[in-house]
Amino acid sequence: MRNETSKEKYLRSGDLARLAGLSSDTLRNYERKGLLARPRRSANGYREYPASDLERVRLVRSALGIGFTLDELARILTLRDRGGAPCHQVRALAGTKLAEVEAQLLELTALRDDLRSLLKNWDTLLAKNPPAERAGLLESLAAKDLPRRTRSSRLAQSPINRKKKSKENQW
Amino acid sequence: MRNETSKEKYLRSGDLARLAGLSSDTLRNYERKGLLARPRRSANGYREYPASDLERVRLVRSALGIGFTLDELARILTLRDRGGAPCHQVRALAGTKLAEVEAQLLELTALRDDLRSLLKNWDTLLAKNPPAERAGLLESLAAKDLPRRTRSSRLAQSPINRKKKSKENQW
DNA sequence: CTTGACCCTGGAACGGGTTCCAGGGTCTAT
DNA sequence: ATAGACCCTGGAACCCGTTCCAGGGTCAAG
Repeated sequence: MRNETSKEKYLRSGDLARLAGLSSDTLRNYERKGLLARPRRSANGYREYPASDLERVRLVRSALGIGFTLDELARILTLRDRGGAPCHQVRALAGTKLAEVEAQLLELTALRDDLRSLLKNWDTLLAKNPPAERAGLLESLAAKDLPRRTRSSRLAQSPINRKKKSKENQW
Repeated sequence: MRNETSKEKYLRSGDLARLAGLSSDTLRNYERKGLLARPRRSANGYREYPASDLERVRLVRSALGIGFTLDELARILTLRDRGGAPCHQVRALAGTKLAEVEAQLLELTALRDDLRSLLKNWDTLLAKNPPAERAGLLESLAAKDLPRRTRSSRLAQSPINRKKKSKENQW
C-alpha cells in the first residue's frame, strides 16, 4: 500500500501522466526542458509531484495546443515562476499564433478547394476511361505553380499510442 | 560560352533549379528518392536534364503542395514511368489528402476561434490591470482539455532562403 | 524467491523535406 | 595563373515534440 502520510498529496510520474493523459516520458521531457519544476524525490528516488502540478501540466498542454512552443513556454513559465509578469509577451506571442493560424487557414482552404475540383475532374476522367488505362491525373496537376505551404502549425501528435512498429505498405 | 550543339536542349542542375524555383540540393534529393530519373551526364560529369524535366519537377512540386509525400510520389511516378496506370491509387491518395485537409480545417478553425476569444479576454484583462502586474493570462488557458491537433499537413517550408544561422532570441 | 508493475537515467530515434558540409573538380573571363 | 561561378559526392544537421532504448533499481503480492 502506498505511503499515505501527509494525506496522499503526492503523485508519482505514472499517476500524473495518467491524470494528464500523457506518458511519463513526456513528463520527464517537460522537466528536462524546464517546463515543469524538478519535483522532490521520495527516499527511493521516485518523483513526487504535488497535486498542483496537474494544473501545471494541463496549462502546458493547452498552451501547446494553442501553438506555443516548448521553448517559448519554458521561457515564459520560468520567468513567471520567478515572480515576473510575462503577460505582455504572452499576449504578443498568442497574437502571432493567431496570425499564423489564420494564414494557415487561408492556405488550407485554398488547398481544399484545389483538391475538390481536382477530384471532381479526375472522377469524370476515370469514369470515361477504361480502367488500367492511364487517364493523366497527375498531368492535370502540373499547372498550379506551387503555392507552397508553410509548416508552422506546431500542433503536436497524439500521445499514448506507443507500440506500433509494423511496416506494411502495399497499397 | 556554353556548348550549344543539339540546340541548347539540356539544362544543368542550377538552371533547372532556377527555373523550377528550388535549390539544386533539392533536385539531387528528388533524384535520390527516385522522383526524378537520373539524368545523363556530360563529359565532365555534370548533370544534363532534358527540358521536359522542368515539367516533371513542376508536377512534383504541385503534388507535394497538395499533400503527397515524397515516398508516395516516388512509388507512383516510378510505377507510371514503367508504363503502369496508377490512376486509381492516385485518386485514392488524393481523396485521403482531402479528408485530412478537411479535418485539419476543422481543428484550425476551432483553434482560431479559441485564440480569438482568448485574446479578447486577455486584452480586457490587461486593460484594467497595471502593467508589470500579472494578469493571469496563462491561468485562463488551463481549462481547454487538450484538443490536440495532428500534424499531418505536409505542406513543406519555403525553399531558397538558405543562409540564416543567427541565433538571436530575446523577445 | 519470483513475478510483475512501477520507477530511474541520459542519449538516441522518429518523421519528412530541405539544407548544409567538406573536400574536390571544371570552366570562363580577366 | 587566378578569381569566381558552377558542378560533383554522400552523409549529416535541422526542426520539435514525443517516443524508445538499455541497463538498472524498488516494492508489493503470491
